Amino acid sequence: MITLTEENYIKAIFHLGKQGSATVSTNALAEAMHTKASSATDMIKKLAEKNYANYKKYQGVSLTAEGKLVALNIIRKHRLWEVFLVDKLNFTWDQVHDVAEQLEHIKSQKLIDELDAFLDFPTHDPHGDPIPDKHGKFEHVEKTSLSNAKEGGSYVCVGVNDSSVDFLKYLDNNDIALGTTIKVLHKEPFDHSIKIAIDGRELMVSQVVGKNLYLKEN
Amino acid sequence: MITLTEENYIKAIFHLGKQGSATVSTNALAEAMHTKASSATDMIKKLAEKNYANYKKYQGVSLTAEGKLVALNIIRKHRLWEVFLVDKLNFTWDQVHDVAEQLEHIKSQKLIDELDAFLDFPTHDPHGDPIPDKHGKFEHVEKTSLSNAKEGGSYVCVGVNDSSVDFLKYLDNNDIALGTTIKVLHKEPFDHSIKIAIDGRELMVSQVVGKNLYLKEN
DNA sequence: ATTTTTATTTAGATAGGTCTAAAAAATAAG
DNA sequence: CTTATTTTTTAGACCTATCTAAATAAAAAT
Repeated sequence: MITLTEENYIKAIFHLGKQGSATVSTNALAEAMHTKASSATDMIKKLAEKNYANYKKYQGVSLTAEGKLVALNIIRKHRLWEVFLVDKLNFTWDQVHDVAEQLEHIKSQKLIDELDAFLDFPTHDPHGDPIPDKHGKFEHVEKTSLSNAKEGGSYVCVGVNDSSVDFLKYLDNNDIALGTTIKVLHKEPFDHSIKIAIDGRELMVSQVVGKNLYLKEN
Repeated sequence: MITLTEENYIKAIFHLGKQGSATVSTNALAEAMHTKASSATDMIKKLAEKNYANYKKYQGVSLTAEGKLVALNIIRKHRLWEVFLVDKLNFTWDQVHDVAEQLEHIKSQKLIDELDAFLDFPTHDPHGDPIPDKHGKFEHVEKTSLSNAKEGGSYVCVGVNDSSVDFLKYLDNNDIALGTTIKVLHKEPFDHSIKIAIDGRELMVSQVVGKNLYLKEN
């Protein structure tokens, strides 16, 4: 039996190390879990014990194939529930995260299969992140952050890095949503702020925004 | 903060004592929770401490007004999720219980309000049990068990006492569902079995079935 | 009214997840 | 290449929810 806490640690390792393959430091994991390094160490040992994680003392942690499957399954559930909340229950994209964090731990294969069908097999969640299929496979989008986008280029918004309420509200307030076309007018070398155009309207955004907004070429 | 386990104990007290008002014995509670009397005692103390339960040593336990509200809220969520599972996700009435037991603990007022609206404000769950409203109020149906029904009387099935998979499958196999009209042809004094008629078809049912099937007069 | 039985409570132990404080290893600095 | 700093691990403790075994109270029986 896998506990709720174990699932959350596995998910955190998956997100910190790219797809769980890269090795994650104890401190980084502890910080992500809002806990202390000693607690993280204990849990890492347990996950290694149960064969969800690879671990050598002082060497950080990564996920085993089995651990990755667990992570992908949780992510699949999380993102499907997010789609449900937004499409069917009138949640906005900044309201879904906390609830989905709870719903993702519900255990029932039939539930998630039926939910998937009920939502018409969505491929992306409300933040533009891809939804893994039953086998943990999902399309990888060739996305770049706005900060890495080319001056003069034309892009489409495909996702966000930061899903915090504050950031998502900021985007809403500035009419930036998934699918919005964004032109990169000027990248300021001094403070790394960026001037962009949305539907012809010009907007100045900070480096922080640039790093948290994902685009694909248009 | 109320824990998952506390919620489950409160729910059990509510169901064992009629609406939580009647006093429930430690042993009965322990049995319902599939645990031992000593564990039940510990939890009862904690619930009393937190003002969810009334408790005097050796005198059993009942719910306070606050405890009852908690119970009704959980029941409301449980039953709304059951409706969702059956109406939207193709679950049958014998498949919903375990999943609803998990879903009932999700914390989000908006979620439950929106779900209620999405389901078009249902008043009863798939087993015929009434769904409390936001304030814990719900219609009380004047129901009797088949065992207590009058010989020669005509009734409508309005609910079940036992929601186990076995019993619900038995009902399905014999074409008994919510709303099915049932005539009581003969009550056998010897073994308390009952001969009934469903759509003109005759059926012999045992005392156990009689006690677990709820009817209202027609 | 005493004894026996049953129900309930207490005491002490265990497991999961957390913490603080201290020890050990790895890394950085001089 | 030592010393200082940071990171990680260990040791010991706490809290929740559980258990077993023993003690106590209540109920039933003689």
